[in-house]
Amino acid sequence: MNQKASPTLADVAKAAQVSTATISRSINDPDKVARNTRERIEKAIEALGYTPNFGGRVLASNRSNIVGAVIPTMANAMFASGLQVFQEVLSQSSYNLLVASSGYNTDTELQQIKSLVTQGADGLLLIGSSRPVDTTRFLKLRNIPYVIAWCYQNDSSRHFAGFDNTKAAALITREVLQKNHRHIAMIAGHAAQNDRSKNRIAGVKDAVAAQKDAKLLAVIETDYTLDAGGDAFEAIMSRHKQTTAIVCGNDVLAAGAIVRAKKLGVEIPGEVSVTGFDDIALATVVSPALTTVRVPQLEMGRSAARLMLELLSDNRPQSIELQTEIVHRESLIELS
Amino acid sequence: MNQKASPTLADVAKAAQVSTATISRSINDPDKVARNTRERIEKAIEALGYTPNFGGRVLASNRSNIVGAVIPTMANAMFASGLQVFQEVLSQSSYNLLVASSGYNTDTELQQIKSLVTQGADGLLLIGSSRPVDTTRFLKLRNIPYVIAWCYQNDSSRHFAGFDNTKAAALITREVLQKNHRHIAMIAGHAAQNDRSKNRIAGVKDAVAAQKDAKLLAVIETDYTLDAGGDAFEAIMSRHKQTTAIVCGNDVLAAGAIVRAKKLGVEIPGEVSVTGFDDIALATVVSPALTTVRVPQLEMGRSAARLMLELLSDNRPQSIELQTEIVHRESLIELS
DNA sequence: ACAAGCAGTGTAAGCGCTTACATTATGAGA
DNA sequence: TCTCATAATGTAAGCGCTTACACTGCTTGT
Repeated sequence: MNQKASPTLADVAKAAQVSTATISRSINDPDKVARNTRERIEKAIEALGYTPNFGGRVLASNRSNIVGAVIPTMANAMFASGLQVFQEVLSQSSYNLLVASSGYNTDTELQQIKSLVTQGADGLLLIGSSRPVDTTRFLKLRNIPYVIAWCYQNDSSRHFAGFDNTKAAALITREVLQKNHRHIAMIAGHAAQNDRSKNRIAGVKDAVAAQKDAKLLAVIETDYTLDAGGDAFEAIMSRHKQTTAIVCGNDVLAAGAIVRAKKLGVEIPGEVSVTGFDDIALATVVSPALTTVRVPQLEMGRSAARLMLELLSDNRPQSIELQTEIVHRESLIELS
Repeated sequence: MNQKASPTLADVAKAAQVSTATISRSINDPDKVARNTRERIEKAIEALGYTPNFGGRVLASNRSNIVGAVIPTMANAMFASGLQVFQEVLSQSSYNLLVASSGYNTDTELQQIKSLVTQGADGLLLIGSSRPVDTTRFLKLRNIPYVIAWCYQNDSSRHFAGFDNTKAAALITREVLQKNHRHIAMIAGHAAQNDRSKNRIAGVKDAVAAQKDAKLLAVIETDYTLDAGGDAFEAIMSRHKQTTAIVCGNDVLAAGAIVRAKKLGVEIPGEVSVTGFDDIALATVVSPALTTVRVPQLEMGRSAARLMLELLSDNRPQSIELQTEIVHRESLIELS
C-alpha cells in the first residue's frame, strides 16, 4: 500500500521543536501550554496530518473514551430512538458508542457485556434492572460504571434513568377500568428474562385486583412482534369472548392486535378496546390510533447520557426518575 | 476503590511458569502452543481472572477489532434493523460495533467518521455513495477499509452491499403508470446531501418521462418524518388537484400522507393512490396497507457484514447487489 | 535584594501487549 | 551415530502515548 507510517507524537515534537510531553498536554489540556507554543504545535499537527494513535493513548491513560450499550434490540423503535439521543449527547463530549444487543436474553447479555468491556468500554448502558448474579458479579469485579435505563428503582447503589413500569402499567389499567371495562386481558412480552415486562404485568394485575368486580381473564406472554401480537389477539378472542379490553405490553403488540382484528372483522374499539405502551410512531399510524402510555424515550436517552458522563467523571449522580403519562387516542372507549 | 490492579500477562506467565510470549500465542493462536502447556495456561488465566488489556493489545498489534458505522439515524427502522443484523454477524467474529449518526448531514458525517477512526475503528460502514471530496480524501489518506450500504454502483474500486435506488424507484413508478395513473406527484426526502433520495427521484422522473401522456406534477422534498409527509400530502392535494397517485420516497412519508389523508377526509386509495418505499413494519400497520418497494434490509446488513469481514482479512471482495421487489397491498389501485 | 510561588516546559519511566528472532528439544532419515 | 528439519518456547525490542517529577526563569511581596 506504499503507506508511509502515520506521524507520531515524536514527529510532531520534532517539527514544533518541543518535547512530546508538551504536545500531549497541548492536545489534552491546552490551558497548560503557552499560547504561542500551542499555535506552533497546532501548525505542526496540521502540517503533518497527525492524529493521536488510539492504542497508545488507551494504554497510557487507561481510558478509551468509549461507552458500551447492551440493548435488547435496535429493531424496536423504542430502543433505537433512545439510543440515538444517548449517542448524540455522548458524542458532544467526544465519547463514542459501542453497541451490542442481547435479544432479550440474559446469557447473551452477559456475553456482550464481557465483549464490550474487553473492547475497552469505560462505562456501560444497560436496559432493565434484573440480571443473573453472574452478570452482577462480573460488573462488580471489574468495577465498571454502568447506568440502567428503561426502569427505575429506589436503590442508591445503582444509577437509573427510567420510569416505574409497574406504576405506569397500573395507571393505564385504571384508565381502562374507569371506562367501565371489567373483563380484561393482557398481551405481554416474555417476562422470564425481562423485568420491564414482568413489572408491567404486575401493574396490570395490581390495578385489576384493586377493582373488586373486575377480572383479568388472561395474560399471554409472547414475542414483541406484530404477528405475535396478532396471534395473541386471536387466541384471546376465541377463548375469552367476554373480553372488552386488551391491555398490551407495548405498542408493537397492540398494533399487531389491531391489524389482526381488522383482518378478522373485529371492530376496534367498538367490540374490544386495546391499549398500548411506549408511544412510538406506530401508535399514531395504526388505525384506530392507540391510546397508550407515553414513555419519554428521548428524555431517557438524554438523562442516561448525562448520568453516564457524571459517572465517568467520578461523580456519584442521583438516579433520574422520569414520568409517564397516558395519551388518549381512539383505541379505548368508554363502556356505558 | 481498593481495587487491586488487574492481572497482566506477566502475572499469568509467572503463575503458569512460561514466558509472556507463549501466553500471548496461546490466546491468539492456540495451535502454536503444545496442548498441555495450553492447559496449564488456561488454568492460570482462569485462576487469576485475567483478561487481556485492550490498550496494550491495540498498541502492539495495531488493530482494535472494532468496526464503525455512520448511519443517518437509528430512529428510522430501516437503518436500525439493518444495523442490528450487521452487528450480530460481526459479533460472531468477535468484532464490536461503534455507532455514530450523521443526521443526513455530510459535514456531521465526516466529523463522525473522523471520530470513529480516532477511536480506533479498523473499518467503516457508510450509507450511500456520494460524499464531499474532503471525506473521500480522508478515507483514502487513512487507508480505512469501508463498505457502502443502501446503494449499489458498478465501481470496482469500492465495496457495495445494496441495491439500485434509481431502478427500484422506476420500477414502482412503472407499476403506478401501468395502473393507468397519469397525474403523479412525489414526496421525497431532501436530496441535496442524500444520493438515495436523489436517485429515487431520478427513477420516478425517468419512468414518468418514458410514458408520453403522463405528468409528474410535483416533487416535494422534505424531512423523513410522518408530519412532513402529511404536510407534503396536504400541499399536493391543494395545489395539484388532478393528482391520482403519490409516489413516496419512503414508507414513513407515505404513512404520514395516509394518516393525514384520513384527517382531511381524503380517501386512500379511492381518491388518491399512495406508494411507499422500504417496506418497514409501518407499511403493514397503516391502513390502507402500503403498496411499496421491499428493500431487503436484513440481507443488506448481513451482506455488508460479510464484505466488512472480508475486507478486514485483506481480501478484496466483490460488491453485492441486492434485488428489490414490489409488495402489492392496498394503497395503490388501478384506474379504469 | 531575596525568597517564594508559579507558569511553562522537558526528562524519562512506564502502560501491557505482540512478534521477529534466537534458542532448545525432538525425532526422522541416512 | 550424526545431521537436520520441525515444533515449542523464550528473549527482548518496541508500539505511541501520558504523566510524575524536575527544572528554569519570571513575577510578586517584603
